[in-house]
Amino acid sequence: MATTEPTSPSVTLEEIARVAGVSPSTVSRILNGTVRVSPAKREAVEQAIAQFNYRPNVLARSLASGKTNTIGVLTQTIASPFYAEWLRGIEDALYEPGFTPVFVSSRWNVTEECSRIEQFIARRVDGIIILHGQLDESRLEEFSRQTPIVVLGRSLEDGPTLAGFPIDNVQGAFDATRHLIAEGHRKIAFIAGPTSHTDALERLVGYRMALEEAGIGFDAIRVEQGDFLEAGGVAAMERLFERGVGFTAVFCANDQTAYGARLVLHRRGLRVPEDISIVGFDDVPTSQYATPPLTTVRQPIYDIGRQAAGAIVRLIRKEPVTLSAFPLSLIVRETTCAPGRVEPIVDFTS
Amino acid sequence: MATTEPTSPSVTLEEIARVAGVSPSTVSRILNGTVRVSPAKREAVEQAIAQFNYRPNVLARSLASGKTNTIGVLTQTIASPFYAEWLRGIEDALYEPGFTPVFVSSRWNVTEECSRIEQFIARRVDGIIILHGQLDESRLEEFSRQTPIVVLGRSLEDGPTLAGFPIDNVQGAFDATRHLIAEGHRKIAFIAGPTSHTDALERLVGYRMALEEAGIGFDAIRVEQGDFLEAGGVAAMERLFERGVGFTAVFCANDQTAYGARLVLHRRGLRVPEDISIVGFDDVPTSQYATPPLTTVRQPIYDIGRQAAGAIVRLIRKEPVTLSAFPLSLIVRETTCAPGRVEPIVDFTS
DNA sequence: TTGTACGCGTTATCAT
DNA sequence: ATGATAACGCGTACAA
Repeated sequence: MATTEPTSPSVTLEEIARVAGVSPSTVSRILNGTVRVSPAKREAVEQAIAQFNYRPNVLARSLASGKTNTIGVLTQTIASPFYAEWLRGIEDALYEPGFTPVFVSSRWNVTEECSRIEQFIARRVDGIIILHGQLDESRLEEFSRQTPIVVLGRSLEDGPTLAGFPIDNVQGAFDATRHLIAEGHRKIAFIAGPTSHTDALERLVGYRMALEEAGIGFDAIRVEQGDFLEAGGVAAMERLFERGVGFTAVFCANDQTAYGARLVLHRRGLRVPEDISIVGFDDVPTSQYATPPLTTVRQPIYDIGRQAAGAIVRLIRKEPVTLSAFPLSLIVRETTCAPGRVEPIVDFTS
Repeated sequence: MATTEPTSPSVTLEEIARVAGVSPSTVSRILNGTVRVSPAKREAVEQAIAQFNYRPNVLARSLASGKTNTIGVLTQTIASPFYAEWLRGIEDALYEPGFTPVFVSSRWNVTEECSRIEQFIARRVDGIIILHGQLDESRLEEFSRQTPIVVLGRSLEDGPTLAGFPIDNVQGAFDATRHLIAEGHRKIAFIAGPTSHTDALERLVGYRMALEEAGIGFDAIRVEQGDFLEAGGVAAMERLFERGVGFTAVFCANDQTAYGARLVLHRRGLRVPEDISIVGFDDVPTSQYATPPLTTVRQPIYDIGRQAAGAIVRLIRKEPVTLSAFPLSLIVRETTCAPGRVEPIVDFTS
């Protein structure tokens, strides 16, 4: 009957074959649908499989076939609203083609990044997706000879097994700053990201470009260093105030930084946006629920993740990858408005 | 010399043995440090390994040894500030013993949860960690006969290969509500979590207990349904207002719900905490940076994750697991204070 | 200490 | 259509 046996530890394909009275090859064929088998045998095999609750050993299968159906995904950290969205997109998109992602964090450490990739290769993953990453291009190129690699957030000289998906940080930062300028702001501070991070640097460039385009001129005194985290936003904002430099708006290198900055404003009794406008970058899922909802540069993070998944699959199948640009868009919510009537801060600079 | 060869696609242990002029088993022994080998041969082998940049095939190794050094981790979703902290703790703690976690989301779907676990078993993971999960205990017990399982956030009848780590939601919710009462609040609303979720139910119980202990009495009219997400918090809060029921404080089933609720308050021109106090649950990393910083019940999420990792490792090694309780603690920050002088909302109920 | 031979659970290449 | 048989890359008793 359909009485499932007490799930024995590990039934093998061979045993199933024996029970069903066929050869192992036939069972394998039925499992993989390689060629047609007679209905009778198929019936017998399927029944045996059900009876013993048999599950093929993925390891053995991979060893024999040379494919693991596994994609190594290297992220800086898994506990970040930003990276998590990428991972979610990747996981979802990888599901249909039957690939399993293996997420690993390198914790912002280049050495670990390198060793993790070697581990991926030792695991014989079919492909690797790297989120940002700090490895130089030559090493990436080298690794990509062992297994296809897709890098998100970087522009790379693409090859048959290597593809980079850049993100237009400059444009995004430019748009954000321009929005502030259009609202009437002239003194716009900027809280930057870590200097080791390309994205951070590019966003600084965009900020600067917008300023110069408007004839305002860039002034390093209004720029402070953050770390892409809330804590860095807090510290940077404090320093901005201590410095006594005047500003009516702050553009933050990412949303988390903006949250930190916003808290300092609150502590100092400054209203957002009435007293100070604030703009973030990324549009992390929670940003629309911040109080007030954050004006920010939206990256279609989830969709970028999906595209990356699609790209690595195509790379594996040796199909050409068409890397479409990801449009960034400014989402104007409620943390920006025209500068207040009263200059809230003593201004030493004018 | 030390000229690393062009990283040939896949050098095997056998080739290394041949080059070094020893037998495959010797190479294997050196790799695993099983027994001592003569310095001369070791030298030759290590050089060959370096020269060919050889990395053992993890698959073959697992197939032969019967161990994958892999832990399947099943989460509801990877993109949640709460679950992400758990995952981070797990990953960090698993690193030292040399295990690799494989994170998979079941997307709140019981069917998928089940199939994912079967996939884990097919992959021959050495153990499984389930974050919450909705599977009934009998199925868990059944699965745990194939591979050790640790379940976070549930109380289970522990066996030699099954351990559940409950979280004292009742106590936490009780403390939170009590804090509000101690501040002088009498009309305390509650935004619940999904009814399918045990945690959510238990937090409701704690809320109710505190109310009754204080002689206030529970009134279902002040309870609204959320979904543990910001959107649910928004909707629930709106309904609370539409209902026209008076309250001076809101206890939310988790932090994300609190953020949603807080936004509605802001939209209605109500100040937090002057007009309405608000308390969350979880103490997600960002909560200390919310504006204002959220008063909430702190779960040591990251550490719980670490403990879970330790537990599964011990289960695998057939060592006894000592499941210590996780102390929840109320973190009073800045969203709670004594009720305002003026009752802000029309109250139909008094 | 070192080498040989077999097994791990499948897939794949042959014949039949 | 089906069944032997040989890989796949490594660990490990067993023997030497």
